[in-house]
Amino acid sequence: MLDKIYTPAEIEARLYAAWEDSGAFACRPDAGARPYSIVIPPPNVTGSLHMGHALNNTLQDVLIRHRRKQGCDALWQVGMDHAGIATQMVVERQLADEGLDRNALGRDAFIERVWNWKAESGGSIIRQLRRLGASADWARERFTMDEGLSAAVRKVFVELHREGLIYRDKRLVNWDTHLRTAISDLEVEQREIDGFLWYIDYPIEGSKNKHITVATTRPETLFGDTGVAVHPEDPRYADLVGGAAILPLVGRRLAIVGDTYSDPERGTGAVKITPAHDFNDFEVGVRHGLAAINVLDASGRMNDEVPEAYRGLDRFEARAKAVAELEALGLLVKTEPHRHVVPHGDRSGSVIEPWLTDQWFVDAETLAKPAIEAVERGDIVFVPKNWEKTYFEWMRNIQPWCVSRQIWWGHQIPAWYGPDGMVFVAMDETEAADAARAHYGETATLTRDADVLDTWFSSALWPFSTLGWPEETPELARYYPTDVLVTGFDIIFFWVARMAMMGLHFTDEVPFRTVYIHALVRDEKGQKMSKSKGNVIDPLELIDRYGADALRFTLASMAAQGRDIKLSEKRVEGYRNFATKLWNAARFCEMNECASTPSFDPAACSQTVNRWIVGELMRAAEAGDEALDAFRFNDAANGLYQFTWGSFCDWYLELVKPMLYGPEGAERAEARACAAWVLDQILHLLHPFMPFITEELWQRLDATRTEALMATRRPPYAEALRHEDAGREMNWVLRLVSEVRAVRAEMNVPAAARMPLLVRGAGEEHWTWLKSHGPSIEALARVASIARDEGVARFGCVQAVLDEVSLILPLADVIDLEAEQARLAKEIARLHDEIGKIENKLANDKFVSRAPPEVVEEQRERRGSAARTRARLEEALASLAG
RNA sequence: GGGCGAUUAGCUCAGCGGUAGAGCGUCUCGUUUACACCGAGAAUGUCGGCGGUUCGAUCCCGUCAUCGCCCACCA
Repeated sequence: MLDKIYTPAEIEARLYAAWEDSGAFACRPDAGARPYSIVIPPPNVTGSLHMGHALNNTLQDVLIRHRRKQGCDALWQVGMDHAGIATQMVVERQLADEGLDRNALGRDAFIERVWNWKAESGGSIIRQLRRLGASADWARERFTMDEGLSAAVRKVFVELHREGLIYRDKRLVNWDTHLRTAISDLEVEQREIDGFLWYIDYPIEGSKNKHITVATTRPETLFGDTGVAVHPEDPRYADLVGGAAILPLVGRRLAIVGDTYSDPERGTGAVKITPAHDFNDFEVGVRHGLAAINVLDASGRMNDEVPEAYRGLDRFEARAKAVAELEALGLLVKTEPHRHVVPHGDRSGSVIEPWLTDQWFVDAETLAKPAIEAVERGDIVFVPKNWEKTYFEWMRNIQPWCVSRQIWWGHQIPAWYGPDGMVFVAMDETEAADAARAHYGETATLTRDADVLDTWFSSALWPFSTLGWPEETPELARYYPTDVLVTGFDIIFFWVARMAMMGLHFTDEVPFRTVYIHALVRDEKGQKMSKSKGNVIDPLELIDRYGADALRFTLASMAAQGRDIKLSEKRVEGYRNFATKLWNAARFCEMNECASTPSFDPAACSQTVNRWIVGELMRAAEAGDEALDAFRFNDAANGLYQFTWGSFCDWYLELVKPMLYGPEGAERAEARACAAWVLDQILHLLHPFMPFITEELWQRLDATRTEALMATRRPPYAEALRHEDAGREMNWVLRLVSEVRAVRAEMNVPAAARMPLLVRGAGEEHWTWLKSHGPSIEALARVASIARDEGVARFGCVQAVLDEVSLILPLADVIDLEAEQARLAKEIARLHDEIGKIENKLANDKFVSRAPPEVVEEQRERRGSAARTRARLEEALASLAG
């Protein structure tokens, strides 16, 4: 016997372990079933489960379990990302606590330390995903720094280099002075900062007191100035173009050039040009042949290119000093408060410097072309489709991708330098040495490039590297391209676009056919949840409190929301209640011997109520499947919720109670079997959303079952289960019960009061229905009996109306006749208005001639129905008036 | 500056050319042998404003307003 309350904590761990032990999560390449595959967006090895993961993985698990139960050979490829910078930061912080740093440790020891950290405390998220019920194929778990995946990375690097799509170049990159590494454009976030705009006079060469005033937010970079630009058509400076200014504090000669980059409206219209420290200035410098002088070191301190007094100063100290000195010299014209955007590193949060270094770049523009075409052709489809626009915008304006990072944790770049700087890119050291010997004619001393690759470089290969590429494995042949990628819009550029590029380039196929983009889970104020903001809701706490199923159902039912999901705990509580409801429906079935289904043919059952619920179930199942096919998780979840709670619990179980409690016989037997069968189907249908409770009930309700629900294929539903006739009949009966209940409640008829239900105006069909559902109607509408009433008007009755039928409850001594009159009058007035509106519409020639005939017909039917109801109500009102 | 999205019941949000929906909350009634984490019923909306298209607009188009996000931008 089931308990009254479902207690998830006791059950979830046991079931999960049993599933995992039984091998139910594993793909079955030999099963002869259609393959269906999803690769997980690999969580960072440093990560712990947050609400975004919970949503992302719930949706994937719903799809995987759904397909598995449909009979597919489902592979959910799981694994983790080494998360270069993030992980290195974690371990460096630990070292700092011990008073160490990575340089003291040395590279090899440091990397070993990171591996140890990973073994001990990394990847807690993988355990937490199990708490959520994720049915991933854990035996196939991969890590981006696995041997196989690392080989894939090297292979891709070598090939792209051979094709000229990876190259080394000296150019300005985004430099993080805190982490002392280059980062990509995407890892830079622009923040609005209150700063200052300083106006500085640069004396004009060969003139005693003439000067040109430039405005800058970064006075400390003036040491790197090599020019001043003005707009070629700016009359204020026309006579200066071609001349030169003298750089204050330094005395260097600066060419004054005319360049349209200069905007006469901004600042003074004259802009100092610092090619080594500004992306725009770099371009101007190239156009006018200006030198690029780097004045900063890797930590953002002034280097030896600046006057001695400034050397070694932090850039911000240097800024203050320069301003003070300029002011003392009388060259600082004015200082304005100035709000402007300043680039910051997304990891370190420090101000990013454009810095001139040698880095490795991927020719993203070339790789992007096929990836753009794949989406244009529909080989990759975004759901929702509007994200394609975002994808196109970025891909069509894509910049070279800086992939080298000056950190230690990651894939070391497979490039070796000869004594003369010649570079040999190879799969390994031996291969590089061979190439060097061939080049130099003798064995050469090679030095490996110290840098590692951007973490996203290996993530870009994830859909095929995890399946064994570059080996031609059976898994790669069977599960690639994957069916769908489920992810958030925040990594469309970082990850989705790059997988599309790499996948197409190296496999000639798209890595996934569909990209389902879901919302981000935010806090109640709509802020992105983050540790630093301290607004994180821990999914594990919700699982502890309400169960994994309740959390999963909540997330699935909210998946339709636009770009934000504001998670409310009340909602989780509501779906916990749903789990309890399901549990108790099963408990009821168990108590009434509806638990197992020895023999029930849903196509051939005879009782209308049974045929009706079978048809309803089938429609719910179809709607659910369609919704999931279209990734409308919310519709699927809500539809099943409505069917389970509304149709099955509130109506069906109540309708069959008289039969279940009644005498032994064919009727009771069929009701038992049908209830059991429908409950069984509900467990199948809800399982992808609520795997734990459904599995537990499935196994508890029928001890003879040997296979787990998750591994049991859901039966297909034949057309013969539709039972449309039963639907028509039951809908009428249900409406009738509702009418009686409503009028009783409105008239404050005591729940315990039983009276005959007199029915007037029912045709033969309706009367047949009334007779055959008599006991159910009596129980649900709480009436003593049902009788025909075609006699004279009765006084003092409460009446409900169902189209042309009057439902009469003789209650003169119980109810307030005036209130009943008022109720009827109000209802009549409402119908009167409605009929008026419809008649206006029908009187409109244009409507009748231009609207589709079925719409016109529908309006006529509505008018007829409303008129019949109104006539009945008027009759009732008249009878009250006596 | 470019782009995207939102504005619907008290709250959180679905819907999207033809009777406005859900959950929560509110109110009324109810210890009916599955469930009070429940049951029955009720109330609440000029679907942001203004134009347009249409026989018909919450839905399509234009425009404005407010809010939010992404991209670009250290004069």
